[in-house]
Amino acid sequence: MQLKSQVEWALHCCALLSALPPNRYLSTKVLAEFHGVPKEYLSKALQSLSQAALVEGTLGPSGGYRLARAPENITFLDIVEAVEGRGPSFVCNEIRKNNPCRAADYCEARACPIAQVMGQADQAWRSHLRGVTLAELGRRLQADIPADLLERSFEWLTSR
Amino acid sequence: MQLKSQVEWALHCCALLSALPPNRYLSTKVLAEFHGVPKEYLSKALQSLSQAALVEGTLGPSGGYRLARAPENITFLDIVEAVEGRGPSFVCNEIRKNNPCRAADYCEARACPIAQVMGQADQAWRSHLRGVTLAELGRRLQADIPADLLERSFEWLTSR
DNA sequence: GACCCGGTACTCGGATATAATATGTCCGAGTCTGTACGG
DNA sequence: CCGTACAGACTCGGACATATTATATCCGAGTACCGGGTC
Repeated sequence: MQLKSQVEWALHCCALLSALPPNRYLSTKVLAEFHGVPKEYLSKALQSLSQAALVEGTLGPSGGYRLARAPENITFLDIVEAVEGRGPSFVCNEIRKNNPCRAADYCEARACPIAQVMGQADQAWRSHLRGVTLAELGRRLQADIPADLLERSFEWLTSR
Repeated sequence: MQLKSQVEWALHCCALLSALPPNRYLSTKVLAEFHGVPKEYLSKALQSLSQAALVEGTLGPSGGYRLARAPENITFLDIVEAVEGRGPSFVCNEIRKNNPCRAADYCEARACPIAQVMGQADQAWRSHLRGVTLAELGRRLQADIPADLLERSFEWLTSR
């Protein structure tokens, strides 16, 4: 079990978009070159974000993507679920129903205890992701990256 | 991202094995028929458990598997990691190193903040799984399943 | 000089191939059990 | 009657196909910019 690399790309792209001046777009091409990933494939991740209404795209020259909401209102979970899907990591196939001793018309009152535990673990994972917004990520990045590198990077990004 | 169905099977099989009398084995064949899953493929999951030293197998007639440790000392995490692998769900490919503005010899002091958040979420997931043992699962199952069905099931299992 | 219009180049979006992984199947090496035989 | 040797059947363990998913790529529809032409 492993998250797609698109998730990583989407998170990095959103981090950049969240620090962008208003009414400014970044194109797939620029984002792909900046991160050193295939442009065509990265576009699929951005499409997923677009369909989830996390970013919005514009056509034509100087077009691209920008955030559709304020960075305070976008969480890691939003991005991960947009790219990876909203389904739970553990799906219960109800194999307990195949128990040959069970009556055919027996109806389970509660969810399978195993599925319950796995589901709670899944919720713990999601809760953590829901607790970190893009705004918070921006603060951490600013504390982590040297100011001059940050400045040069945005210079590089916005000059194309 | 989705856990393999083998994880579910392994958990159900371990639940049964944990309620077994000492020095009693259950064969792949019986476990597969009980759960209604392909015998040959289930055996792969049990092999993983065996390699992780969670269960131990015996050959010949009346052979099969039994737990290698007490149910109190086996957690959900042990089983999930044995089948699914110990690797984290999010792998950081360090795409920040591809930043064209970065000096080539620049050395990152800390882990990428994005990877940190994802890693902490992963740890939250693992912590929850580590907190539930097979013994605890056994108690919940006993509370969830009617006593007569439980008894008939073990009758069915041990009579083969 | 200001406005309008059309061409062009650039954008996103979805449809299409390839690689990796999960799923499912098969067969061989080894061992326990049950039986037949001999003492 | 008891111990022993043996044949058989059953077990696990790993090697081999197939289906599904992730990865990577391509091409078409649509739109904003830019230049020229007109009023």
